[in-house]
Formats: sequence, C-alpha cells, structure tokens
Amino acid sequence: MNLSPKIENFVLHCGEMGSRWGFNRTIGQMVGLLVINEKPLTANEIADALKISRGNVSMGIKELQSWQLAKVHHIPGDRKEYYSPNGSIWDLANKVFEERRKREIDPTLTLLRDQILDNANSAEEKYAQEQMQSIHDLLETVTKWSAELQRLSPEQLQTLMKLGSSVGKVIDLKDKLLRK
Amino acid sequence: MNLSPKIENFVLHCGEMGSRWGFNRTIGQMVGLLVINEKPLTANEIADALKISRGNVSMGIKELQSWQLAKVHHIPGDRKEYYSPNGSIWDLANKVFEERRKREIDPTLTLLRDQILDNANSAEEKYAQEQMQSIHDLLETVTKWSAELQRLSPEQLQTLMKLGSSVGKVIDLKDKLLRK
DNA sequence: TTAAACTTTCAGTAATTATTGAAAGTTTAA
DNA sequence: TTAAACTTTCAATAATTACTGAAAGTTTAA
Repeated sequence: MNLSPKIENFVLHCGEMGSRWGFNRTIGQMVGLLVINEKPLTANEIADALKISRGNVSMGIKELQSWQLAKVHHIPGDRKEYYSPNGSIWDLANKVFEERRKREIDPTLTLLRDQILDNANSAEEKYAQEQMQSIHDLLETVTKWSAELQRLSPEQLQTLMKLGSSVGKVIDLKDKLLRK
Repeated sequence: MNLSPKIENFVLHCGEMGSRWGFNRTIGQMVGLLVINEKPLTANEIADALKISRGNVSMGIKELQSWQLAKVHHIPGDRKEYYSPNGSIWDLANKVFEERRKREIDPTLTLLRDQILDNANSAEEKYAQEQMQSIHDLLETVTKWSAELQRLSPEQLQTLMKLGSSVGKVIDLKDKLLRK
C-alpha cells in the first residue's frame, strides 16, 4: 500500500503526537491510518503501510481495542479481519477522554480517599491532609463533570460547545433564576 | 529529610502518575513533594527526600518551571533557592491543563489547517480531507472552549462545576430563550 | 485429520528516555 | 581577586519502553 504524501504526512504526525495523546508512536499512526482510510484495513495492510512487523500490528490492535478505538469487520468468504475506527471522530475523542480520565484521575482519587480517612500524627501531616483534601475535591468535581458531559445528548453537547463566550452569561442567568 | 509513611506514599503515587499527567516519574514526585510541604524546599532537600542526584533536581526544576508549576523564593542572607508550588491546587491543575492543550492540540491544529487548504488529488484524498476537517473542527471547538474556561472568574467556574446534572436543563433553557 | 490461512505471543534486541556525577558556570562576601 | 556556596550542563550509562520475527495458537475448508 502506497500512501500519498499528504496522507502519509498526516499519519506520521499522528505518530509523533501518539505519546502525548496517551499511547505510543505506532498506536498513534494506526489511529491516523484507520481514521483517514474510508475502507477498513487488514492487519497486513497496516503493517505494510506503516512499515512495521506483523506482530507489532497485532499488539497495537489489542491496545487500540482496549481504548475502544477500533472495531473488527468480517467479509463473507474472507478469513482476514478488517479494522476500522470505532465511531465518528467525535466518538473517538470521547473514548480517549474517558479512558484517560480512568487512567489519570481514578487511581489518585482512590488513594486520596484512603489517605484522608487516616488521622494526622503531626503538623506536617495535618497540612498534607488538607492539601490532599483539596486535590480530592478538585478531582471529584472533574470526574462528576466529565460523567455529566458523557450523559448529555450530542445535540446538548453541540449547544454547550457552541455557547463559547456566552457561557459566562448563561451561568449568571442560571444564578439569577435559582435565586428567585 | 525523612518523609512520614503517609506522605511518602503520596509522593510515590505522584511519581507513578507522573508520566500519565504529562511528565515523568521524578517530576511527578517533585510536584507531590512541593504540594504537600507547607514550607518551600531547597534543591538539596528535594534531592535528599527523593533520593535523586542534585543534577536531576536541577533539570526537574527547569521542567517544572516550563510548566509554570513551581516558583522560587529567596530568604535574606541565604544564598539557596527555595521552591514552592506556583499557586493553589486549582491553579496548578489549570496550568497542567493549559500546557497539555498546547502540546497535545495546537500542533495538530496547525498541521490540519495547512492540509485542508491543499486540494485533493484523488477520491482517497478527498475522504482524508473530510476527516481532517472533522478533526480540525473538533479540536478548534475544544480550544475555544478551553480558552473560555480560562477566562471565567473562579466564582463562575465554581458555579459551572457545581451545576452538575442540571447543566442539561440550563442548556435547554438557554436554547428556548434564544429562539424567542 | 490435515493443511492452509490467518492471528497471537514472547524472548531477544533495538530505540528511547531518564539519571548520575564530575566539571563548568554563577554569584556574593570578604 | 579569591574562594566559598551555590546552580547548571552534559557525556556516559542505566532503566525503561517498543519492536521484530520465529514459533505457537486458532479457525475453517476440504
């Protein structure tokens, strides 16, 4: 498979961004490749396009699936598995967001909950616990908020996103309404 | 410097989370250590507490400063530099959020803007460009939105965060008001 | 059953990233 | 000036992470 320069450029960029997005270069390239190809690809086509080993593709696919970013298709009479992105661009971004929340926030929240229950044995520990409490509260707010976003309908989300600079006004509005 | 088990536990956890938060283990530990200590620390105290070399601390501090997470204090008559977190827990989270946006989103947005201007030479490129356009639009929305959040006052943010499950209702309300 | 057509696994190795510690740099006080 | 008290730099190396490719595993058709 020969990628056009424009497409290759995009795929390589996804690779470079990969580790920043939470995976590694190869996984990043794979996401890019799948997203930019209308037709599902076989593992061999992926290996060929990205010039990586078949085994690496296999591991990459496993990882992609753990992020719920890829899904498998079968073509009748064809034994190969065909891979494509698991949903729209928006869906994928959502999946990454969710998965990262699980990996970046949840473990800390668990730790902090335990630590806060203990009682402090010194002035330092007292201060430490206050700080941990602040972090805990912050992370809990973020978690709740992100769950909330997940629950909104796509239309509501669109509206919310498009609110842009008027979001402040809406908050003020809400404030006033609630006070009455 | 001897850390109490509870505090050490927290610092080690920050280290383990470090790479998920966008830096590495040592930087993670340094953030944890600074946040949990009421008094600013010297580079030597940090090296001692984390059992790492003085040179590593120096590089870590540089990195922390590039994220704007630490600030320096001076004590009259004392030549050493003292480090402490650059703001409240909330401020720090904001800084990390902003910095990550810059590293994870901005470069892609730049690339996509260029790519979309080119015209497609084939059906594949046409599809590819449509996808790139979708990603571009998504990232632009996220960027605008995050700029918006930065601009809100802490009070407004608090209100927004506390909206929780009623955020959907507020959006619908806003929708109705606008339509009249 | 066998074998063809595929996928997965994993030990060995390559590539990348992080750390040390010694040397060089900087600042201040005497 | 000198030297003491600090910080930074960076080449060498350690630690971690990613990749290959051969072998093992799985599925299906005949």
